[in-house]
Amino acid sequence: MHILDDLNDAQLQVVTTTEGPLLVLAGAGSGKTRSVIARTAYLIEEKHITPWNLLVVTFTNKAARELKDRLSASLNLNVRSLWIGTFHSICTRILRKESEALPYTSNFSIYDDGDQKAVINRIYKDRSIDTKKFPPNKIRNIISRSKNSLIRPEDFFQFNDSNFYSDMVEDIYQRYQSHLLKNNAMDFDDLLMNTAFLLHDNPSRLQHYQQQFRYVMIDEYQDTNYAQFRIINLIAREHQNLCVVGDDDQAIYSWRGADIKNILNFEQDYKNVKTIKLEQNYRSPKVILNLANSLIKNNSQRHSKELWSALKSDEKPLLVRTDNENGEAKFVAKEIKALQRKGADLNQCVVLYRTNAQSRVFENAFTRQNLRYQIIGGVNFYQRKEIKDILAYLRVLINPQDNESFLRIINEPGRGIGKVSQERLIKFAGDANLSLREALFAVDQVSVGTSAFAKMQNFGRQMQKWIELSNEASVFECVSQLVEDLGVIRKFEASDDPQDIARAENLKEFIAAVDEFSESFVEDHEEEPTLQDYLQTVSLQTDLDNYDTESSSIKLMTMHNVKGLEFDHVFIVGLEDGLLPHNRSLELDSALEEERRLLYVGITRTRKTLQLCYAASRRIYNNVTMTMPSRFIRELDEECYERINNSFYEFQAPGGKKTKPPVTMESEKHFHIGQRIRHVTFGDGMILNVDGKGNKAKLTISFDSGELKRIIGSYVSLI
DNA sequence: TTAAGTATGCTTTTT
DNA sequence: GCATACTTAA
Repeated sequence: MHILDDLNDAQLQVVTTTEGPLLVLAGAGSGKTRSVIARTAYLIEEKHITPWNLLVVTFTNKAARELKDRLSASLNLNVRSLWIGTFHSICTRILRKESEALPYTSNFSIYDDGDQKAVINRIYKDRSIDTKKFPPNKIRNIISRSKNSLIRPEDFFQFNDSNFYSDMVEDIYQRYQSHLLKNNAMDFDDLLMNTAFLLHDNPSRLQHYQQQFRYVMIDEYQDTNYAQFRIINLIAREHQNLCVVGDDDQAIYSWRGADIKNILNFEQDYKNVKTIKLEQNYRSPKVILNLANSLIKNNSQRHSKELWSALKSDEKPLLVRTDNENGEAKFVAKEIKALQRKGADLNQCVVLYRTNAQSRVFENAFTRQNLRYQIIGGVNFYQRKEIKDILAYLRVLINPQDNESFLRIINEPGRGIGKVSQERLIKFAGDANLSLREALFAVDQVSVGTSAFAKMQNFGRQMQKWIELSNEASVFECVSQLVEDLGVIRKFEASDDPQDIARAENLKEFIAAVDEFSESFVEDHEEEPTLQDYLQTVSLQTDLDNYDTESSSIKLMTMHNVKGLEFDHVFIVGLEDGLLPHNRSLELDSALEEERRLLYVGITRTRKTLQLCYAASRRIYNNVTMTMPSRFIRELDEECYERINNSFYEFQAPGGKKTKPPVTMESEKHFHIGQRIRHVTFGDGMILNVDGKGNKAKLTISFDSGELKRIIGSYVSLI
């Protein structure tokens, strides 16, 4: 049968061992994804299991999407009935369905980081808590970890001693949680925690899902946390048909509560576990795998396994030293240019770094070299202010209780309802026990004053219109009408600030994305999506999920984000002590081991060539710091790589001529028509018109890319 | 009430 | 080196 074609013995076993607990230790590049797809297909085709009886949990939405696409293509089945998704999306689906058993209603909002911070800030203000003594981020972290360990506010002191500090944490946690409940909102961690408690506390609901999910498969099991472990443990307890796939050498999410013991102890957690190891790597050449092995063998906590490859390669990985981060970026740009000349697709080149902040110099270098690139991660598209504002409007439309979102939009764009008036409305709402949206319609002149009242009436009328729109019109119509009514695109386009121009572009892209979403939703589900369907998808979406595999551009991302992907040409940069391993991981051995695994993940993405880079100095914050090469470099087998010293690279033009780096004094900036200039994102161009003087001049520029932009002098440099 | 100007703190990593 | 949060002037 075609599903089983081209599988090796171990993979075949994974596919056909359908009954009972199964642990698959799948090394990097060992055909894990193929096996999971084949196994799912096998269960449906050969074992005649209804798709509805399967539960497949992936690590990213993108992986879920791919799995669905491949299955629906090869098996011709209805994707709607498949329960394939991330823990978060599957939990959301369950929670919306089971809202009757919960204190939330099914239209609950999902709060991200920013919303969390806003709620915490409000609590700090209300209670005048000292942010120095109780750093909000630390508290947020404790709350998150508690939730991932299924410790509710009321359970807090069962696991923590009572003292000055923890008393405060408990108090904030308590308030935070009731604040969210009042807003009918859950944060990411709630999605998991509430699902775990729902199943635990409701035998009939548990039984329902136990019966439904007769076969359960979990990918990237090494990165599951306790809440996730419990959810699966409860569901699979009855039938025991649980297959977990993972690689302890690729566990990189302990800081998010993931517990590597979940995979290390699987054989103790379940009875009669069958274990299969996938040790043949089909991705990387021998020499790269040997390099990776020489690194990872320095870790103490791991399942023993030996990953091997039959692929040969003449090219050894390179270890490259440069003077500083700019030299590093230039070197990578030059190398990629060379690869491009040899016919390589930019799409198959990836730059991997430890922290998102490292991407900037590469952006500059690639722009100068006219290389297309795409950054994955960092600031998520949906986290940008202009987009989040629109999303907040949508949330208020479907969840009237969502005060957090309401406060975000009440004066955005400005409608003259300032802080004072907002406080009055909040007071009014509190006294009348209404949500802010309800209060907007009920408020009277006496409570907020004449002028604010008129403005609120106005806003209320608009709001009423949008509410009706959201009930009647399609998601696309609703969103585009809303954006039109707010007039934000026009506002941004009229601005001189290039950032505002970018915002207008983002909003247009956003509306196009809504359209795209609706189309593919109709394809999958044979019905129009609701606004709620849309918001749910968007809140759980990451940058990785909508990254463009088609467009020919270099990809830049963190080593965390690259998990599960592969590229022909891999550049790992910033291999310095303090960056990789990161400063904050130097103390603890277990943290250090995780950093090592992170590098291991990076190396094992390689299909053809690998280059490891470090810089002798690096600008951190605002000053230049001397760096030490990463301690991990010493662990690499010297037989497996070649060293290159690329010092002074940046002063050396391709022909060997010495050139001076261009220096422009700010005071020298006198712009004139016809002058050549350079812009960080748009590249080089020529000035067509000058309005004003020096840095404040408004320039009309024709860029070499063909784009015509109006830009302020301070954003461009002379060349 | 808002806009412009100033201070600060931030950097691991993400669903 | 940037974005956000806060302060000040109009």
